[in-house]
Amino acid sequence: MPKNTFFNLPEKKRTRILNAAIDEFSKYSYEKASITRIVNTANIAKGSFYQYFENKLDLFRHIFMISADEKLKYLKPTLDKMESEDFFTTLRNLYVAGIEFVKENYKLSQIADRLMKSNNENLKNEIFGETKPKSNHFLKVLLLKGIKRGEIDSSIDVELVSVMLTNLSFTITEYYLKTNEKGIVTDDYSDLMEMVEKMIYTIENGIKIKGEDNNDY
Amino acid sequence: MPKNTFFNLPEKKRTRILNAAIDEFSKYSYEKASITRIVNTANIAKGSFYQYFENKLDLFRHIFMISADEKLKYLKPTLDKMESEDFFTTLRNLYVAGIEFVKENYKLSQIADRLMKSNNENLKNEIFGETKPKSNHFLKVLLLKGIKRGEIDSSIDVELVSVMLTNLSFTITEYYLKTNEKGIVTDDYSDLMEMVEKMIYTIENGIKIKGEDNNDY
Amino acid sequence: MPKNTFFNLPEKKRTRILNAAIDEFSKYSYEKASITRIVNTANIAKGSFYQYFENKLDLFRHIFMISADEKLKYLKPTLDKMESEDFFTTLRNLYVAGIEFVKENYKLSQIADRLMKSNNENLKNEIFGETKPKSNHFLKVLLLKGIKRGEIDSSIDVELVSVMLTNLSFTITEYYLKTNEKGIVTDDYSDLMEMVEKMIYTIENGIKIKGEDNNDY
Amino acid sequence: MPKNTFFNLPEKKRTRILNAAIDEFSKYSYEKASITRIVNTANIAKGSFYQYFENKLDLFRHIFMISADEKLKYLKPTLDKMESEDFFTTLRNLYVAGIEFVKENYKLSQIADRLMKSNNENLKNEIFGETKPKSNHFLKVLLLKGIKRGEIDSSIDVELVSVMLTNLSFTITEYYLKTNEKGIVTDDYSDLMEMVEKMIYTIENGIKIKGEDNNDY
DNA sequence: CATGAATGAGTATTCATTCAT
DNA sequence: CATGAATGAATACTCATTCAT
Repeated sequence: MPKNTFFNLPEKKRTRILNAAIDEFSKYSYEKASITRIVNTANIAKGSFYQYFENKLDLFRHIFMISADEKLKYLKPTLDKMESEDFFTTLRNLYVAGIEFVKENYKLSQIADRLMKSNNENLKNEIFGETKPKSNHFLKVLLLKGIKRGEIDSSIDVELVSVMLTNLSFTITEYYLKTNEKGIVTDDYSDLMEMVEKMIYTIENGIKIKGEDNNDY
Repeated sequence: MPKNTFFNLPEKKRTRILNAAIDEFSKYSYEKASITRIVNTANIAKGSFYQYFENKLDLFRHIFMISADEKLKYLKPTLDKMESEDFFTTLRNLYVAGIEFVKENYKLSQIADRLMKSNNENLKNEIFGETKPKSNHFLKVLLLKGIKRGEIDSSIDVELVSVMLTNLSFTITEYYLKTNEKGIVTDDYSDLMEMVEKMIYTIENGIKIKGEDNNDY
Repeated sequence: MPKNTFFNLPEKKRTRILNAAIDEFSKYSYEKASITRIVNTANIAKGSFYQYFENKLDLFRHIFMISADEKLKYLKPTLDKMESEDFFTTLRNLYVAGIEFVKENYKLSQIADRLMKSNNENLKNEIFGETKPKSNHFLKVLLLKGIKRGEIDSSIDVELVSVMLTNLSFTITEYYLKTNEKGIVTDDYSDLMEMVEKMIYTIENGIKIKGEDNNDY
Repeated sequence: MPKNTFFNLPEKKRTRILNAAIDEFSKYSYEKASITRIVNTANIAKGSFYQYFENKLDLFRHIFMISADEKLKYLKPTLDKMESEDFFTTLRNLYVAGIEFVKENYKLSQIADRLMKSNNENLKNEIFGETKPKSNHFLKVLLLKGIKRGEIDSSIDVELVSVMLTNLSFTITEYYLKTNEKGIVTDDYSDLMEMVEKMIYTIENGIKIKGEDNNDY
């Protein structure tokens, strides 16, 4: 946690520091990110930095939290309507919201993404702590609810499928970014919707051809 | 390519060096991996290292090749039988072989994994060259063949699904490792098989409940 | 250019660093000069050095400038009186001033000398930039002026003679140092003056015996 | 001195080694020259090198001697005719021969040149030993003889002028190379002769305008 | 609360020389 | 006489963190 000194700072300065840090951590991995570069960009003294934050990790944790909070804002509407909508609608909305978050907060999204992919297990444990498991847990609850409602095949392995769905969320986001690499934020969401639709369809129905005579296993 | 001096070394010493390097690159990213640590572990002189290898990259490339070669040994049988087996059998075998490789060569697998996730694009291009794109391409070909044979639903987005299947391969491997974290290599493959079975089932059939009255979209 | 941190240093420390660097660069070529030796002599931390200077070249450039500035101080009076004095007086004064500079700033003079003789063309271009060509050009202008005034034989090859005069400047300096090798700075300039006088005389009149019957070419 | 093992080598191999060394020392200063590069170029084992030569210095000394011997071959005819020709003819021929040596043995000449310019005084003393002073001594003898014969102004400082003449030899060689930088060896020596002529003329007559009313000093 | 100098262990790479076979 | 592996000190440069003012 940043020290009190940081929160006592005039907002302008605080923002300058945060932006510098977001910039740095979105460009470089935790290890490669440089405090020196951050203080230069933010135009503060080296010493000041260590009066605001315990150390590099302290700053990173804070930045990561900001990213998580921002993402939650995108997911919130979907989560709120969760009870009144069927599983696949919720899943579809979550995927769309996830992509929208990345589209509109590219740098912030990169930070979490980079950490997800990192092999620095110590760091991941340090940062995620409780967060990660919960993300899975939430999908498990959603799946169980879907089964109860008769929307989901009850024979699936809930644990495994929840992990699959989580990772497929990353997959579709990456895929979307790669196919729309220009990085231009358009208001035309038709292709985004179509892509999500296709993925959800696959998750719903699988990829095996359906026919009355196709009974295997 | 390592210099001749390296291949002329007594096998014991060569192995000591390779193990030290594999250890290092499985623990640290390319950038963070330390030649000093490697030569200390391998108990050779700093100067000797540079008699064996051009530089750090030369060593890494060599280690990566070893990893790739080793993995291929696991996939080979499946690839050879590809023509005579249906899509899902091939996919199942590929997933199983992938997990087995990781189980039995954890450190080696970590090296490739780490590189895959790395954001050092220069390094990735240096190492992969042609390899990377082909991996996706291979699954696309497999899918198209499955469609032709009437095994796969022809309405799927082949591009998207191939990406999904690739990433699900990583997902299941990670998942397996996490649920069997003790790292003990057992000869009992029943749980592994079961897990793969479940994932393949989900991919085949989707997770939506099947009933004659289930009209969607 | 050294960083601000360097100029903000207490003068004593700054001088200590400069002296250490001057010592090093007067003893060793740019390539062989060692930052480690410099920081040890100056008694500062390795890291501190890089807070003061961008890199080795940055330091060298600074040291070289100091040397050039110092030399200019010696030449200035002569250059200022150039218009009102005849060619040979100016030349004589330039040679004398050159020797005096070397006598009283041996180490500094060595640094420029060493660079002049260096075969590291990249470095020379980096450092000299515009300076070098001008040195020759200046003597050419001086010669042409001398010809116009009727002081210099108009049949000479101005280009060639200017190169000769430049190199003879180095020659006499070296010669003076070698004949007074004890390195003792005396206030008795009589021998210095005499030596310069002799050289100028030779340049003026040549070494052929003068007689009405000695017409060749 | 190279060890006997070196002189016992088959000529072909010995030449290969010498050429590799000449190449290296003509491209790099003594310090920067690399034994590793030499043995690679010569295609011999690292260890073999140290069976032929004591160390780097031993090799350099040998190469330097070869260069000196080769140069002497060019000067020999002039030296032989010394007695029967007047001072300026001898000087002219020496200068011309010096340039010709450089033109036709560029690499060898570079080696001596590089050493001359070097500030590594230890090395210079090591190598020159007796050689250097003699070169000056020879010119002094020549000058004295010229004075006796009535060719040279007896009022000159013989010591100083001999140093001047030595250095002017380097000056004109450099100047010639710079104005004919293409490095193409032509058989047309007219420009070379003209340049030497001009310099000798300057040395003979000086650069002061000659007139009956020009009384100085 | 601001400042910025000080620190020193860390990085990859080079090189002449030695030595055992 | 040939070989080539072994050596280790040396190089310039980086970086997170501390500390005194």
